[in-house]
Amino acid sequence: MKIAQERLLELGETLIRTRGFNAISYADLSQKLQVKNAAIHYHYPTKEDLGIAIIRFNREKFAQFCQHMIKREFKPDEQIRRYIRIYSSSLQDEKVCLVGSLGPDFTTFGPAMQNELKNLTSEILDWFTQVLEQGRNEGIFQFKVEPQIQALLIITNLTSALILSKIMGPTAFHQITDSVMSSLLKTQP
Amino acid sequence: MKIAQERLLELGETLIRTRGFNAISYADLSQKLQVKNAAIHYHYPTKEDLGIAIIRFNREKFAQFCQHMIKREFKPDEQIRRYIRIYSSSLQDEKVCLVGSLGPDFTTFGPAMQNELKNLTSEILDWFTQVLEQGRNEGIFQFKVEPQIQALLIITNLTSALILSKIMGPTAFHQITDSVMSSLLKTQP
DNA sequence: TTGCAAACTAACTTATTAGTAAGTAAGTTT
DNA sequence: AAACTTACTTACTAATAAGTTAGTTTGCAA
Repeated sequence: MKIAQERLLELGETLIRTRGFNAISYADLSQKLQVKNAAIHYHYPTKEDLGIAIIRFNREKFAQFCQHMIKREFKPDEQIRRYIRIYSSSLQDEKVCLVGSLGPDFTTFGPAMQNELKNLTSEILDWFTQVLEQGRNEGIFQFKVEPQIQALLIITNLTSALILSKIMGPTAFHQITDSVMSSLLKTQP
Repeated sequence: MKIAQERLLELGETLIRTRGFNAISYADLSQKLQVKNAAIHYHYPTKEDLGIAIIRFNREKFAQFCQHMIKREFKPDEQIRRYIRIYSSSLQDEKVCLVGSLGPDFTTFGPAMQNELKNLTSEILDWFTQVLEQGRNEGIFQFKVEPQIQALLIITNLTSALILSKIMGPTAFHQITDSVMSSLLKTQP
């Protein structure tokens, strides 16, 4: 039986996002995939190799999301709403985002994996910055700081909203996202 | 040689905040304290016992901070500034806050440790909410949502600012805190 | 000074970890 | 059909993890 690469990477991502990179093992993965641990080592010799592949997998999914937003020509507010929906869909299974899960353990990773995580993070920030800027130019969004700063503020809200929700329950998440969206859109009196 | 409890808990907190709970071991702690691992097991039989003690230690330090704020009768804006200073002092050694470090691994903890983390989190949120409310009543702060929501927004900014800074460098942190403070204080045109 | 408990050390156990080496079955190429 | 490759399994290793047990030191009170 060939391992379905996508199933492996998706499972790995899920485990990382629910329990953390340093709390998962080859045994966890191989058991759930009904293969031996050596089968995973065959594809990803070291745990770092696996970590890198999972981050890259996530980057590709994000790139696809961005492409989809362009193809469908969604307006900035709809793009943000759909991005937030990705986060809220993780609430149920108590997943945090990959950046929120791997960030605190950053110093335990090797340079290659650190770099992969840096790339993911800056891609998200760049995309968010660009959507905010476009939205303000189109008169849909309002905010007083530079788009790059506003992107930082909202991304940190979202990342931590998932973390906080693991501890305190999902109410916090919705309170945060609702007020983020409405303050972005609200028209000045 | 008696283990200095405070040194042990402080070291444990530092290790958790730099590498994560699931990436530290009794060996890490005992080596740095120049004792055998059994000496730590004597005080904290299980790793969960140790984790609980470290969170409680952090709660006590936070309670002392709050008491200090009351005694010195600092104004709300000065209280927030001093609270943010606690965070920025962690930037150098690439520490995140305890909530940001333990939150993503929440599901790997037992109920007692989960509960201790819940208590720490709600104490921080409650204090922040109260300071924001007081500051707005005194005409020092401005914000449009309820104080409890505004507390969520700022706490998530701070928590994630440290996580992001581990990945992308400390610039992000200062951009976030500067704009948080100025938007809290800025007077409406 | 003796007695005793608190706070260790020495020396383990058991389980789990990432990682490896040798072998094999099923395709694929030549 | 022989040679080779891919994708595994079987069976292991060495290291490290948390945790234990039995004995030893230390500080202090009676």
